Amino acid sequence: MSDAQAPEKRRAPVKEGKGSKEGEERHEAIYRAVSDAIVEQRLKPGARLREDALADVFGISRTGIRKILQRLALEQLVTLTPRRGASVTRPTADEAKDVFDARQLIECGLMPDVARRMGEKEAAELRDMAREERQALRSGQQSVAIRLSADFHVRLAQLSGNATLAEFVERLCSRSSLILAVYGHPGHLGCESHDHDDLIGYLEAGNGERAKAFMSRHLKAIEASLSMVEEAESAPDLQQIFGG
Amino acid sequence: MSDAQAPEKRRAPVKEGKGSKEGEERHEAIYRAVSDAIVEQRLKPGARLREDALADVFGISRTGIRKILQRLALEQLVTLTPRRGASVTRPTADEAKDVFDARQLIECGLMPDVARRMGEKEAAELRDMAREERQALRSGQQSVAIRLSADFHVRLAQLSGNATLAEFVERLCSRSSLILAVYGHPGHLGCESHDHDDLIGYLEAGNGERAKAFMSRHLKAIEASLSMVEEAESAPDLQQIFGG
DNA sequence: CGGCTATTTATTGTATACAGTCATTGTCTC
DNA sequence: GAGACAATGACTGTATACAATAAATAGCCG
Repeated sequence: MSDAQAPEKRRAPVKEGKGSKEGEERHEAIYRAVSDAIVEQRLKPGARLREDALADVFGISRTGIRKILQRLALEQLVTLTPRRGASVTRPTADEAKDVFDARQLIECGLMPDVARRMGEKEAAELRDMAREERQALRSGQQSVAIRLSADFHVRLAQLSGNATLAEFVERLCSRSSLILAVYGHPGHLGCESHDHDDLIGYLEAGNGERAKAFMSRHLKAIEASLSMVEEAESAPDLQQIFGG
Repeated sequence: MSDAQAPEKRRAPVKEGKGSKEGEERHEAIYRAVSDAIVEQRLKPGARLREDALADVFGISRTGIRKILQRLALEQLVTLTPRRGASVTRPTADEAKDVFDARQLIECGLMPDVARRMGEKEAAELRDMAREERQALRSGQQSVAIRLSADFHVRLAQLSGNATLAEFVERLCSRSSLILAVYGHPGHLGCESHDHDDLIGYLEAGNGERAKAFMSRHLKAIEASLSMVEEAESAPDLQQIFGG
């Protein structure tokens, strides 16, 4: 090769085979990892998410982390304050009310459409999800159960055939998980364990109105199970820790 | 100045006084500029948005542009294909149906709440917006009128007091503007010019149910005014331009 | 002359370096 | 001893440089 006149020039810093083709999926995986960690309360509301730390953990640079953080911010799972960085969103009581009101309007309104499109295969899939949720609850993994419950509601909304509304429901459910994590009672999950099974029954029978009414009560029950007391702010945990 | 030993070295790239403190507002302004350009059809569906070009136009680096593009992508105003870059979203007929179904559900469901919270000041503000919209329409600026109509619907939703649902309506209205730009008839704006005034009347009278029914008809009328024929794809505009 | 392949070019994806700002801590003064 | 101010450190905001890839074009072979 006659162009080998600059042997000192460092070669391509290709780390491994994964140049950047799989970067898309990797980013998606990291996004989901962080999202799940937030929803399952392994990252508690108020927790700071430093870019360097995340970049270090996941082995990519800050650029990719920022992208993910911005997406999470737009979904309101993390709060992005101008020069302070990112932190897990701590939902306020007002926001909680808005979210559950929105779920009332959208999810209930979707039930007739879902009932119309419900078939055997869909019902079976939903029953599987409901069973998995019960199982998680029985084995004491409440945080996991909260996420699985959200997954159930999202899948339901997707069955309506309206992708736009399903996406809205997805975001509302993520935020609901956060709200449950903050305002829910430790021992008591909002969703009664067989509520979802009953709902599937109504839907499978094609009874949209019945399902709508049931969903309304279901959501009201979850909201009613919350204790709307503001918990400690970000810092003064010390008071509580040392007993004053 | 004893440190003038390296006159060739380019100084700190501080362009002007605006180091980075006003960067927030600048980004927001650029975001709105692009968003408005899309909604007002100055950037037509399918148009490619190259990062370099945008960075050059707005005088910031690609980093900031990417951030804005990602935000627009999450709002589904631009489509981001993996290695092809960003382009203005070309809504499909299915998406259009989803969007208008979603508006039916959400905006109609919001009317009772809006009627309950409607006061004189709010009604006056809305009337001003409606008048401005009529004015734009009369002066032939149809694209501007579409955007103003969207603003009206968004403001209405904000008056419901539910910030979450108002944000959803905002996104739906942006997408609706895009849909109108693609599928609407050139001479005929979906919204009848005094529809909005009539609606304000019902709301001011506290008649939420009447307003709800009217909004439903209003949205149906807009949707019905669309001609759901797929236009030319992204490239073959040439066919149309040169008359085949 | 048409279709296929190789090269080139244009554009995005990613990392890194640098500068600015906020918070915290340490010190000095009242 | 307490409060204010200054210095230091940590973290984010932004730009730029480099590598990879897909599109476009030119060349070649059939």
